[in-house]
Order: sequence, then structure tokens, then C-alpha cells
Amino acid sequence: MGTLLTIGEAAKVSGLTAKMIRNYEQSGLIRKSPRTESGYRLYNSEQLNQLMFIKRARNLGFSLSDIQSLLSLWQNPERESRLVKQLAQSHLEQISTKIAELEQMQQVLIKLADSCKGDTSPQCGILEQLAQSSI
Amino acid sequence: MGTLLTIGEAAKVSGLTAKMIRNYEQSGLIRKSPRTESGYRLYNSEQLNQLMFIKRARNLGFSLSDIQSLLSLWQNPERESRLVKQLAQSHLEQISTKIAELEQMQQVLIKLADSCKGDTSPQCGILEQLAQSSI
DNA sequence: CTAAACCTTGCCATAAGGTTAAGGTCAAAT
DNA sequence: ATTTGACCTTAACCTTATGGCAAGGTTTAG
Repeated sequence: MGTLLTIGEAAKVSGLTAKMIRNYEQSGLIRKSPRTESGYRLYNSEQLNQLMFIKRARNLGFSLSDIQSLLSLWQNPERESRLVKQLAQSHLEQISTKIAELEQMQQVLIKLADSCKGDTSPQCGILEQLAQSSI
Repeated sequence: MGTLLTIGEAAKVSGLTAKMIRNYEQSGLIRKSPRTESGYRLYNSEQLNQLMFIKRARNLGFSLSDIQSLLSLWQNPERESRLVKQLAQSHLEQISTKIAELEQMQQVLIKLADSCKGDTSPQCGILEQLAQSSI
């Protein structure tokens, strides 16, 4: 139960890197971990759960700033789930916006690429349209 | 025909910022522009066309490094259009990959958000799943 | 003549790390 | 007992593509 992991072990288990864990500590996302006499960081299972929480949230694209809020809500037993959902939906909107932007680029790029034969001749619709049109 | 623009005017016309134009010059993307006696940069129509080319390529999500290649191909009358098309298609692949990643996040996030009532109670499926599941 | 609106360089900050350096520590093998 | 190799420490710089600010010079309009 009381197993303590070094930063490398915690990194391996959580899927983060040791560097990320140190960064999260320095930026205040997680509390400073206790150290051995020689200065090695040690992580208990509670802190490991926090690290895995962070890893999962990063996988979903949440910013570290959002994750700070999520961690704080997670640890507050009197939270309102409304605030959590707001965060998630705001993030979802950003994702949708980003997808729409990328799809717009994709459409234009496909048209451009179609207008270029892609052979050994210099003639190329991509360059022509980048040079002239109002894309 | 021989109109010369200051950096602020060139920025306005191209849609870039003066800061970006200076950065592009310093990073070697565009050549150093001529200056007035007092040191102000001046842009002629050819350089303005380059700036607009850059702006359009940025709007399509090309990196500055890609744009360096595109500019070089554009200015080389003996280019092979094949190389231009390769660049565009490689960029298209990156866009598709990014879209797929975002859509994956989107799907998971929608499920998570659905599992949270979003009211004034602390109970929240988003936090629960970030805390436990293997997302 | 002066004040606003330009322009200049240079440095710092962002997000989220990766990389490298220079050095301390620990455990196992010799 | 010592050495080796894997691990840990901090610090500092690199990345991408800008934004922002400071401190100062220039130009233009009133």
C-alpha cells in the first residue's frame, strides 16, 4: 500500500515523462513531492493517481491551465458539476472550431493540389494560385 | 508603378503584421529590404507579392519552413511541379492526421460530457472517468 | 514647435515540452 | 572496495510563430 516510486517509475506508470512531471511541479500543477535525503522525488499512490488524471486529460487535449481547474474541482467535494461540464463544453467548442478550420484548409488544398500535374514541368497551379488568387 | 511602402503599409496591404514581416526577414524567409537614409524599411511591389504569397500559404497552414521551400520553388523557373505537389500532399496528410486526432478527442469528450449532469451537485462523470478509466 | 503616429532594435513571454550538459546517487558486479 | 551503468538532480537552451513592451529615433499634421 505505501509504495513510493521514483520519478522515472512514476513516469513509466503514468505515461508521462520525468521532464513533464518536474515541469508540472514547477508550474504549480501538482504539489512539490517529498524527497529522499539525497534529493530524489518520491511519489505515493495518491500523487500517481493525479499524474494519471493529468495524462488522461492531456490525451483529450485539455490545456494545462484547464487541467489545473479540473484537478481543483476534482479535489473539491463541494464542487458543482456544472463547472466541470462548462469546461468540457468550452473545450469541445474549441475542438470543433479547430476541426472546421482544418477542414476548410483541406478543401482548398485539395483543389490546389488537383490543379497541379505534379510532373517534371515547372507549370504548377498551386504556385500560380498562391501567387495570384485571393484564397 | 514604382511605389514603395513602409512596413506598416505593407503589413496592412498583405494582412501580415509589421512584426511578422521583420521576423520573416530576420529568419531569412525574405531578403533584407532596402532602407531609407533613416533606416525605415521600404517594400516594392515584387516584395509585396512575396508577402501576400506568404500570407496565403500561412492561411493554408503551411509552416514557415514549407513556405521557404515554396518561395524557392516559385522563384525557380526550372522547378519540377512534382516537388510542389509533394509538399502540398504531405501537408494534406498532416492535416488529415490532425483532424482524425481531434475527432477522436471530440467523440470521447462528447461521451464524457453526456455523463455529467452539469448541475449544482458534485457528482460528475467527467471527473470520475478521468480519475479511473483508461481513456 | 510639438504631439501623434510612425519606425527602429532588442529582450521577454507564450505552450508544452525535447535535448544536452555537468554532476550527484544507488545497486549490482567485479 | 571499487567500478560501472542506470538513475536522479538542476540549469539552460531549442522548438513554432508570433505578441508585447521598452526606449528611443523619424516623420507628419496641426
